Amino acid sequence: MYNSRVSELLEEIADMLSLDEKDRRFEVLAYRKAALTIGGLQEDVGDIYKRGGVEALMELPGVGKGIAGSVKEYIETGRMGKYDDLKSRYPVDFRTLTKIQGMGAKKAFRLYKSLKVKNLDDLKKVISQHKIRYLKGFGEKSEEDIGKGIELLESSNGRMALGEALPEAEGIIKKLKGSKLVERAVIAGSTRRMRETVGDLDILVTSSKPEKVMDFISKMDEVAGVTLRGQTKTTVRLKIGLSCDIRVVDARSFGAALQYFTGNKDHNVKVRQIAIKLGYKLNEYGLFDKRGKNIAGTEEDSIYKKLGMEIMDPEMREDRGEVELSLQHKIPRVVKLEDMVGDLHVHTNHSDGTATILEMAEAAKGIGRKYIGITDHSKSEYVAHGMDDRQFVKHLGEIDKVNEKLDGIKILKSGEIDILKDGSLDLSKKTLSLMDYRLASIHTSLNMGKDEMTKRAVTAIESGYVDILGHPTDRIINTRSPIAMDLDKVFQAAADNNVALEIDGYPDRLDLNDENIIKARQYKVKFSIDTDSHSTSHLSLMRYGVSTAKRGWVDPAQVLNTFSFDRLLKVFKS
DNA sequence: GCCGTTTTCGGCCCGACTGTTTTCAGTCG
Repeated sequence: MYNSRVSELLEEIADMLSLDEKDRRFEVLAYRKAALTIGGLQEDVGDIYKRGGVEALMELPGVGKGIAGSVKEYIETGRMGKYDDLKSRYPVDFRTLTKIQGMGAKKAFRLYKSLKVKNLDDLKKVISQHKIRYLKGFGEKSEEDIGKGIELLESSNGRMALGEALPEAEGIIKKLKGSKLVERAVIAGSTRRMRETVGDLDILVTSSKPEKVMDFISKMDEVAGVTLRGQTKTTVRLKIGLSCDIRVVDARSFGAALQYFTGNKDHNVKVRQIAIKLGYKLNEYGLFDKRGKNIAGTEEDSIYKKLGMEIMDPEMREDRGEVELSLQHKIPRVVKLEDMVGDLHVHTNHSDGTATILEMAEAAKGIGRKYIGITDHSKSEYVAHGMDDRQFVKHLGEIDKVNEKLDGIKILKSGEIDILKDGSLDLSKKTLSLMDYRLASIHTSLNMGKDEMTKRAVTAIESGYVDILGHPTDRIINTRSPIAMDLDKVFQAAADNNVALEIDGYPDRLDLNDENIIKARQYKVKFSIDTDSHSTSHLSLMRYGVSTAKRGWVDPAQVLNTFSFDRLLKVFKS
């Protein structure tokens, strides 16, 4: 899977170009846009190239002759000349350093010039020596902030965001299957449970040629090095910076191994205890009776069945009560990807998206959606080309025109309206009234105190002009902490005012997350599971939102965009 | 570097906020 690596290379090229004395901000923008598109692709950019060459690459929005050439070069040679050239001038690990909040390419490069900071380790050293505070343009506070940023970055414990790990795992699975060496190949572990971050990858395969499978894996393009190489298990370090275990299991044990390696640990402990009570033994090789006879193990569901349990989706296996309910055959119904009829958070090039209204609608139709809500930014989001009242009215009129041309999908008129510091909304009531529904989000002044922030959100919720609260906690996985807010008060207000809470499925956000969803469910609120798409390729990120909802045990009846278009419109009108 | 119902060149990404300042640079998104 090339997507995340190519996307990171392009992003870093943009960082380095931004250091040029010449004003190259449009080139920088072009690279960032291409990085965004490729990073969000479902299909591997390597496959796209192999299928259609440079021409196919140039079909991607934001990818032209130059970047397509660089991508081709990287796929064929493993190097990117443009990147290497820049890197020789700027030998700094921008990829890591710019993940620190408040640190961009320019600060990182200044630290290199004055203190020879090339990477995170160097940076930690000069922080502990208090060298930064004496630099021109920096001070005590910046030194402290950088220190805090590093702490946050490292508190991720080397866990990688699911949105990066899962496509990589799926790429490996695809290659394994394509090798014809394996019969079955699946992802297990926290990736299968769709946990928001992943510590390492677990892959299970069945094969009659385990040796050859191990050979194949060791030589895969994704692999940076082999950590451990055995008969049935190989551990490799992946180039994306994740460890990956691949186990070859016997076909008869496949289900047992899958159950065992999916976990989580607490869930498994309870399931094994149930086996023991029944006089059985459960391990990764199968379910065995008193005489040691294998009574289940080929398929995962046969094991749960023999134990008198109802099987549940992997996302629910976190020992949050599912084991007990499963014994009573009362596993609640949870939302599935097929339940998702529409998507209520979609950006276009009228603000910071990369595609037109029509392109987004047709792409959404192409993946089976029946409606989308166009939610472009309001004026406070200057960076995102947010629109003022006058521009918004015109924009809504254009949605009407596109709607007339469309068949098989409908567009709802909306906006992602900024919730200002005082809780007021960034557009006039008159403009807001022209929309079919309103999604409101907090984007600025994220470091407000808890009381003030809570009041801000509650004021917006109580305004009568909000239907959905967008990405409620504003966190970015591994990068930005959630805003300080009394979630109980916010959820209560949302419930009282019929405001739905968003489960933003964009993989960097997953906001609300599973734990907050569980909390919110107690208030009987409605949810909206969206993609927050900024490009056509993002529309299929819905599965991340749905899995997050599953982890929070959300019933499809609680989710607005499982409703038919007519029913949803009625809900919004009421 | 990309793009085109303003079409092959000339547009495209601008303001608030923060921490450093005394007039501003860098980040955010």
